[in-house]
Amino acid sequence: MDITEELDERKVKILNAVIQTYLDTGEPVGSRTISKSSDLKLSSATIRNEMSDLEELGYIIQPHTSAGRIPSDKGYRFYVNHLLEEKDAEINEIKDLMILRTEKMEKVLKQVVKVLANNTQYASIISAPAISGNKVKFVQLSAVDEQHILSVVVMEGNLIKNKMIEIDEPLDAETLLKLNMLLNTNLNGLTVHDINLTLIARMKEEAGEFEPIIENVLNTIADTIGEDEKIEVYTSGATNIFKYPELADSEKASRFLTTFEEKESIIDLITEVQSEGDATGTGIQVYIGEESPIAGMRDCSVVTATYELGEGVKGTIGIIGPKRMDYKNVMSNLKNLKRQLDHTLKQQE
Amino acid sequence: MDITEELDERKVKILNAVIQTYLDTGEPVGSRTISKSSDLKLSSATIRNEMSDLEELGYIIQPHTSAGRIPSDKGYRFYVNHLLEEKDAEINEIKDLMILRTEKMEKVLKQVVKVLANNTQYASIISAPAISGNKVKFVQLSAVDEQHILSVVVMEGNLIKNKMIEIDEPLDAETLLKLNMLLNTNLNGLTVHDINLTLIARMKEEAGEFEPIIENVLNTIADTIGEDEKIEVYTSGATNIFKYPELADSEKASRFLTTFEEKESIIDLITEVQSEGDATGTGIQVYIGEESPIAGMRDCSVVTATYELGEGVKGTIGIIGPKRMDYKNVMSNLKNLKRQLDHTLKQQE
DNA sequence: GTTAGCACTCAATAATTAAGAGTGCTAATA
DNA sequence: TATTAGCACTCTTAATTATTGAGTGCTAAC
Repeated sequence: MDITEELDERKVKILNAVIQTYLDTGEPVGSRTISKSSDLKLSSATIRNEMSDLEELGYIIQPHTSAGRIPSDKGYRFYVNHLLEEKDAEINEIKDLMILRTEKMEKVLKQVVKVLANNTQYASIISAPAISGNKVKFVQLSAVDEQHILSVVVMEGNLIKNKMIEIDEPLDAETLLKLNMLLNTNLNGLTVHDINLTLIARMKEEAGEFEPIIENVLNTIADTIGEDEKIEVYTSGATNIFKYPELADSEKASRFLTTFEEKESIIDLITEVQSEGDATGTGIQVYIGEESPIAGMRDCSVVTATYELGEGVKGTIGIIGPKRMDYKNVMSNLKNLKRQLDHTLKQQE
Repeated sequence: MDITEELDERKVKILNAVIQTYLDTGEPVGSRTISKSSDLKLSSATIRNEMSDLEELGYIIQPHTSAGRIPSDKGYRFYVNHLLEEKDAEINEIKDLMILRTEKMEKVLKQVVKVLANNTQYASIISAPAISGNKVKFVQLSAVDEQHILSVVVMEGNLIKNKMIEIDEPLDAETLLKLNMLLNTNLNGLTVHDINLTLIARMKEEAGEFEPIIENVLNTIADTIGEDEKIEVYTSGATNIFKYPELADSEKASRFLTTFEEKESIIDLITEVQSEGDATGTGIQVYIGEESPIAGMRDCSVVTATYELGEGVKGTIGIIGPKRMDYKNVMSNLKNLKRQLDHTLKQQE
């Protein structure tokens, strides 16, 4: 698949011209168009011969006998790997990402994904950072009223979790203080996975008569943190596909949008992405057509970037669009966003 | 618009038959169909005459000269107001709505709206309860580390809000305690609107050298609570419109889905709904076609219910579907859901 | 190796036709 | 007087048939 291997310079130029033109117009491109538009001084007949070769090599396809050519998945792949020059896009800034309060975080992610969809005009997705490896920083129980105490857990990165716990009879201030100390001494610096049975047993023992409360709190902590194991995904701009005629007929649109609404398969994609490397060496992954792991999106291309807010705290951001998407713009957008998200944590530590 | 006014019994029967049939098939219905299917023993010619009258009266419409009739908005309206019999649908239960923690709340709402979309097979929306009139129940500041204190505000109905506040220099435990007392004594039982300048001035004075912190906390509270002034809306099942051919061509679908994705106009709808009464006397509002306040949804009908979790804490739940929707099923579903949501708070108090 | 020229192919569009559902009207009927 | 049968007419939908034109592949000349 190397440039020099099977394509001479002229073929590469022609292939590039075909793809570029197709990205613009969305119509199959013919030999005459290339002959006129490109800087190669060649007649359409010559181009035709070359295009015939390129088709034989699998880079372009003829949708039917007497039509121009469109890029094949292989063609796009070549384009992405070899022909794409980076472009440094201006992109709307993201502010205030500093504090990882879940609620806040969610708003920020919604905002980011909206900006991305807006910038690229493609359907966009972002997954919330998975925090399973994250450490407990601070725990506090407070008496709210006679039947309720509130547990607040702050994780590394200032992610905050609350839970209301029902109790049978009121706790006095002293007991509460004791419990708080007990919790903080034992849990501080631990991840959810570290909270094992031995520890729980020991804490229960120390708690004495308040054992049920400790148990409740620990469950609560495990629960609330565990909740985030299932990845949250936010999306925006799904309806942009109507802007691309090749995807806009109602059958395809229906399939696409339904897949998009059911977020499960997107989560699959996201997790797959996170575990894979990237071929381009830019921190960006590109799936073209059939390469995509999601069945409902075989007519599309998917471009994703994985951002990392800290050890084990990873999320993915990506866009889904027609194969003839503006890869250049998309990739620089994602790169930028990735940089910003990556940078965010540094600022905070 | 009363039954006896302009429609005799037979006309009503025929109108009913037309609408019922149209709801089933989605095709214009002709005189012969009615003649055969209904229990009236009349020939198609007679039916034709009656239908001609019904058209003149505005209850049904002929899409073109030689087609059957379809219900007009007025026809649907008549159907909804007079012909619809209630049906008590079984509906999946909703559990665990007890605690209004924002995060939790959100998950519950997402769940509810999904269930609704699933039950009805129409696009569904639900708005989170607006809490602006809600009272402060409990405030707590905790030192998390040297640069951060965490403010936790619990509102009536156990809605919890957190905010991390940055500070320049550490606070000792005693000061924190003092501040906590100050905050709780002054704010307890107040709504956001009650926190006025006079009160703020007095609290600042009492706070002495810690005035900046109090200010920060108060702003925080106002901010965090104020955030909810803009109504959150959750949606599900938007892609169901592809199930209804009359809405599924890509232009209409695009318009609809785009409106649906931009939640702004839905919020308009929701707020409008909350301020209006309902004509049916069932706590359910029905907008048919042009009656809808949303331009992008003039081809649809909208059915909504307002639920109330307590004084001033209101939300709206609704579905959007084709005009020929199964009003009976939708309305009973909404009614049920409304009851469950209404009931929820009682359980909690 | 490149190019001009030409016959051929095939999708897309438009035009034509055919079928059928449904109406409105009239005249006959109970 | 209300109902019905019958028939001509309308208009959509689907199917069929040109028409067009972009684009190719091939051949022969440069």
